[in-house]
Amino acid sequence: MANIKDIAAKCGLSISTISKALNGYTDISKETKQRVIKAAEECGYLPNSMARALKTNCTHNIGVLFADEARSGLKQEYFAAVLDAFKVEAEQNSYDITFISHNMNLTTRPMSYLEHCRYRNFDGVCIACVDFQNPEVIELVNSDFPVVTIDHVIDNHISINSANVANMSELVRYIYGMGHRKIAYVHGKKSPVTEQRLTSFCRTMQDLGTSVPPEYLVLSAYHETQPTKEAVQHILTLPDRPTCIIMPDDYAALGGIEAIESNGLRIPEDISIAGYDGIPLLQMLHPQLTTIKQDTERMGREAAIRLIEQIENPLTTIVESVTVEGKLLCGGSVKKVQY
Amino acid sequence: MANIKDIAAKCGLSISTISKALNGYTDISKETKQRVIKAAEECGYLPNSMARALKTNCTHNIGVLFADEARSGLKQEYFAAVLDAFKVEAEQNSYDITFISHNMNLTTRPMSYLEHCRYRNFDGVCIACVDFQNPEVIELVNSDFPVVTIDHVIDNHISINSANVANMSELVRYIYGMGHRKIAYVHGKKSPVTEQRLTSFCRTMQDLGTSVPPEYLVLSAYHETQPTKEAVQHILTLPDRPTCIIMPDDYAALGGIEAIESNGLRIPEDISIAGYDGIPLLQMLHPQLTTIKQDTERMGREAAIRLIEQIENPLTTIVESVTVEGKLLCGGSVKKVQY
DNA sequence: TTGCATTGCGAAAACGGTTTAGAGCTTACG
DNA sequence: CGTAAGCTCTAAACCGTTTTCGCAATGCAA
Repeated sequence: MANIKDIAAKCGLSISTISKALNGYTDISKETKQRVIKAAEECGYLPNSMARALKTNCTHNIGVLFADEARSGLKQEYFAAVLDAFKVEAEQNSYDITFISHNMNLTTRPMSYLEHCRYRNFDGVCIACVDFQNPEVIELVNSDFPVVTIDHVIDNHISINSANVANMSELVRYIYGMGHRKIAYVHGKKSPVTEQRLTSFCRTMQDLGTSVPPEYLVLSAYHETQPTKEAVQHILTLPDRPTCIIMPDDYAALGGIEAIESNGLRIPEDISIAGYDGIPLLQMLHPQLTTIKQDTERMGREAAIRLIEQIENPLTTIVESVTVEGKLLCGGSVKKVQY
Repeated sequence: MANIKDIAAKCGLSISTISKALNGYTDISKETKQRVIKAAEECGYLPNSMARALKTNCTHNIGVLFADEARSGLKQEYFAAVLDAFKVEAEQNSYDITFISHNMNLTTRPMSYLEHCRYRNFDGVCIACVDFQNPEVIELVNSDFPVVTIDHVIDNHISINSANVANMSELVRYIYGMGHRKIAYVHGKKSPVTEQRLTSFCRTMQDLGTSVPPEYLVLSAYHETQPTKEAVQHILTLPDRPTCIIMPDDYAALGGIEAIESNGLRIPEDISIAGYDGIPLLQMLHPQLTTIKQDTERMGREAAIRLIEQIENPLTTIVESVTVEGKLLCGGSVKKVQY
């Protein structure tokens, strides 16, 4: 409860001296500095971040937008893990993290994302797991807040991206290497991430000299078991059934597994499958899911490091999109076959 | 960028009038008020939350402590889901959410949890997923911040609790009803939650007239597959093997499943199991895990509602511990047996 | 006309810090 | 001895609000 004025009184010094002593100014003698610090400790003094921010225009607070319309940001293991790593790194650099929201009613009308950020005076903003078509998101990205985006490249902005092209290519080549030639891909809805993976899938297959019939590419949705189940169900009825199916992601794969099992087929004896994400739970199953483990820890950390770098050195920061490689996990869900 | 002074200039009014017009004071004429609001919109004016908080001593910001020493707060589905619901409700009431951390270095020395809260001037605090023995946590709880705790009852504090006693009792009675008499319980480390479940387990078994041999109660840890695997492994070697094992939680159950399968046993034909939490992923498995689905949505929401109530009406708020009932999910992992 | 509410607005003091400019005192040095 | 430089420290402006109190003008009753 004590403030800087109390300490000034206690020490018989001016408030400016206290402030300087506490903030490492060099024009304060060692003795005075020690005396002030001691007095501050005794009073349990803590600076008031509001007053500080008001004057310095810097809050040491980062806004994070980790929620789409479906509000499921935190509920997706992948994003929760990224956020967790981001948080750890930010805290290590003494930055706080506050969720960005909209429709807050603290003024005459509800706020947009950008308005919320301006209201709270965030030093910087991290955006993930969001519909980047959303006008409010676009507005925020184009503002002059330091921004880092995750899994979405925007010109002149720092972004941290999972290496979708390389990862998918590695996965496909592995499956190919296991002898598979008829590989289907149940992919997510249209988005940059999807496009990258899809393109990489087709491109790699082509490079391997294998053609992919159009009916092997089926639309589903990320993190959705039901559509994936239906997609796989459809694939299983094809006259020329594939020997391996790549699912949109690990979680969605559960829907695919269900479809396969309900057809009385076994994995991997009758059909092989692969996922994408590498979430721990799926690695506990039998057979273990062959998948790409995304390096969420590094993505979150890198995002925080780059954002803070940009906040603290806006001029010298290199604006680039960073690609974080995943790791192929070879489970038992892809069987070696003769082609 | 515009501030209240700019608007004052633009309208030819004083800053006090602007402030009042924007904040619904009644001593401003309708016309003036409209004029001010219009001017504010034109300037894209937003109040500065720092200045506001500095003056009013209220930040509309809630601190959440959702991380234990292992930093896994967000990575546990249960807590992530609770936090998500908390966040949604808080936002609806125009409160922001900031993570509480410690060791922040914004002053002469790293801060404790409490100091961090004081530094940021949170209006209130929500604590979950944390070691309540931790001195820093105790210090925070005993401060005069409005506090709501999750899954931990503290005298004279509002807490939101999963109905461990009732839920465990229901689970045990269901299993008993399926004919099981030899039921083992692999439980988490010592904590109030564990004690409640353990006590309820024993009590219910006793009420059902069944004795539980001490070797049927085995220590493991929440959310840990390896210790659970070992615990189950141990149980399987018992001369008088149980017919059903209750796991610490759904996730840990995967460890148990592994132990069972690696012994060549089938679930539920050879042995039945049950979990606790009801996380979606486990419900996708075959057989579906019999478990208690915790009402995370309601827990988070209730926590936010109660905390905000306490913040805004500190005097009239009823301080009580709220119990949120879970729901029994009868999967196929518990088989009907003859006793 | 006077007296008294009522209405609409403004002046100014906070809130708790940071930071710039400079004051006052020593010391160094030619 | 005069002046410059160095060392500590202070005064005061400022950050952008909220809120109390005061004041003038108006309306109305007496």
